[in-house]
Amino acid sequence: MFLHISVFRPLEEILIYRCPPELVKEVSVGKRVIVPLKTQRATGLIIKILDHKEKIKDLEDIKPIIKIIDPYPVMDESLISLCKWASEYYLFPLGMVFKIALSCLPPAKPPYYPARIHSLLETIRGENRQIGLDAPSLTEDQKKAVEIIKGALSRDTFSVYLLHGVTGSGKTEVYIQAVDACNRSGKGAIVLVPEIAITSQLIARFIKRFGEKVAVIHSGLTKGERLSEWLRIKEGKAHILIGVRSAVFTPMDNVGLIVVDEEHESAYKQEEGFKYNARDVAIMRARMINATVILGSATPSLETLHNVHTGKYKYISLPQRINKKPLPPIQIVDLRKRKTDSLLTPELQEAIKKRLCNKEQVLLFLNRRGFSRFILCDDCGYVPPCPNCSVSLVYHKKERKVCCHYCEYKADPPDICPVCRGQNLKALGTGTERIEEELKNLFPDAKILRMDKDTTSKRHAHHFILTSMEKKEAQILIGTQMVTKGLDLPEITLAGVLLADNMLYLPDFRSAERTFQLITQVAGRTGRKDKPGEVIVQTFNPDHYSIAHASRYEFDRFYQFEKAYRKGAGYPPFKRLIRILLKGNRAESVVAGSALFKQLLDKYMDRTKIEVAGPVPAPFHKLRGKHRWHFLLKSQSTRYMRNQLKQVLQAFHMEGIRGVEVEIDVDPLHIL
DNA sequence: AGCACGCCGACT
DNA sequence: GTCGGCGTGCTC
Repeated sequence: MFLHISVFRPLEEILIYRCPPELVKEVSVGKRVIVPLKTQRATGLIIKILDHKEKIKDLEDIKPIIKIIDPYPVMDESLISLCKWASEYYLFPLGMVFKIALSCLPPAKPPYYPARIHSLLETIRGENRQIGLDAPSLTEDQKKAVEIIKGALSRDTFSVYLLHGVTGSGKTEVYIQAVDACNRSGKGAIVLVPEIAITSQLIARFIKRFGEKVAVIHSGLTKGERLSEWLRIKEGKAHILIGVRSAVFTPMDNVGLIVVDEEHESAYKQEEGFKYNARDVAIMRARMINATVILGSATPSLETLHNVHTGKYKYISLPQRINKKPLPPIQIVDLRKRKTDSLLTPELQEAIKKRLCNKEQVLLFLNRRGFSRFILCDDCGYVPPCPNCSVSLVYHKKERKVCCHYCEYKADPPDICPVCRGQNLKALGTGTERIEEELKNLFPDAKILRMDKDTTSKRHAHHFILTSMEKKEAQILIGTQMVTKGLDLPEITLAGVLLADNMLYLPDFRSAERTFQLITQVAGRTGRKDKPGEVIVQTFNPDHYSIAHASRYEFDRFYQFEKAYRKGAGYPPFKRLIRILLKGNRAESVVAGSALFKQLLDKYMDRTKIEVAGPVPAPFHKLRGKHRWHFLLKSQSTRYMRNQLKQVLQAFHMEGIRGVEVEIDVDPLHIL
């Protein structure tokens, strides 16, 4: 007997192994095996059992497998197909896709593997269904949404719904009812969330309603915890899985519904190694098993809206907040008119003061951590750069270091300019640390908390900051990205975006969309309960369409504008993109490699169907010590582009270029 | 990925 | 001389 094994290594080929007679009775597709690989042992997955009649060349050279790890298949045919699709689509080795998909499992057979697997259906039916009695009454819009999704679930056909609901419109309750309906029909549900730490409130609500039936898998768990959650799913004790990105590959049988919360979130795209988008993989998984998908967002991505308009996805709207709470008014503060350097403008200070007097809370967002953006020599203009990356070092005052935000580099801040020996070094630009300091000076009686990568590195730090806000021990929360999402703090009545322009002029086609989403999301953090909220957005570009439309909640207008821009410039969703990055330690080899790659692109690609831009130095032309050049491919469809690119990659590999690594990003979220 | 092999610098 | 640095090549 011979087996097709996909080894968990970045190999292009599926390998063939022999199965020794004593293991034949244990063999089945979807079980993991240990195999000899060159001089080592490696783990792999059985993906096919070969017929005796099939010809196998060089029978003598085929090694036998060493052992079978799993007592039962850990992947069914549909999940194997999904991994195969993902490997093809993202041009990433199949074995590595399997490795990531099965990363929740222990590498070897644990002693406490369950002897028997219950059928999911059986356990759900047998269960006492007391949980979930405290379901809040739904608004008319929510009821309609739930009915539509229930209808889809009962049809057992593949369908995707965009649940477009303004912040605070009660999307979570719709998810809960949909998941409940799915469970009642004897099927499991997967709920994808962008980040566990930020989604703790959503998880808490699910657990409150479904109790033990909820399993949560994320990187914060120990290996044992992760395994036991996975086993609860496999044994049919848990029918609801909540998890981040990689949970989309969890081997759960009989999935009827996949929810993708905040579908527009960039966290769904893995940026290293296997660059997959969990939202898109979720949709493909559902398609393969005739399941229903709910994509939830207050600010859907252009891709998803486009799919609604072309009829691929169906649209459900929750246009109002629950209890008809108004969306908080957004006031634009024009920074061109400000008199001081500080980002705490008089308008903002006044608003903060008012909220503090009312014993309410304030949320401030600034997309840059550290104290100052860079250090500048006032005499000669020198700015200390990172030795490994093409960026300036950021000054961190508390730590008394200058730090690179892209690699691990840290150094003592210079006291004199290393170039001209001048003594007039200035810390320019503003980060969250400086704002925290300024706030403390301005409001000495208020308790101020900062939430960014620097203050949340310790375990449970997130939790401490949030409970401190919940208990109203603190009055002002200043933070980076992580304060913009999912926070549900009823006492926050003022939210401020300190500098909306920060991401607006990045050389990236999505910067306007991101700015719009960010303002809308930050605004959504206020006025969620009884007290009305207020939002201040500070900008140098008050007339920019993303800022102007966001400030008036004109989603459709922004969308029309952005659509026209994307169409005109040939960007997604109207054209598909693949980014190719070449990197290496030596600049010359990367440049030479890029030139060769360009030749091969010209040779193999049909340039009437595929536009090739590049090679050009990537926006960070040096990162972590590696020199980087890149290409951007554009086309109507990715299929054709991927097929031709495969040939180019093969040819490039044949040339035996040394010292150049190639990274492929299909559907890149950004081109930086 | 992970390991072996191989070819150059600075140590007993 | 040879220990070990990491660039390169291979995996049924």
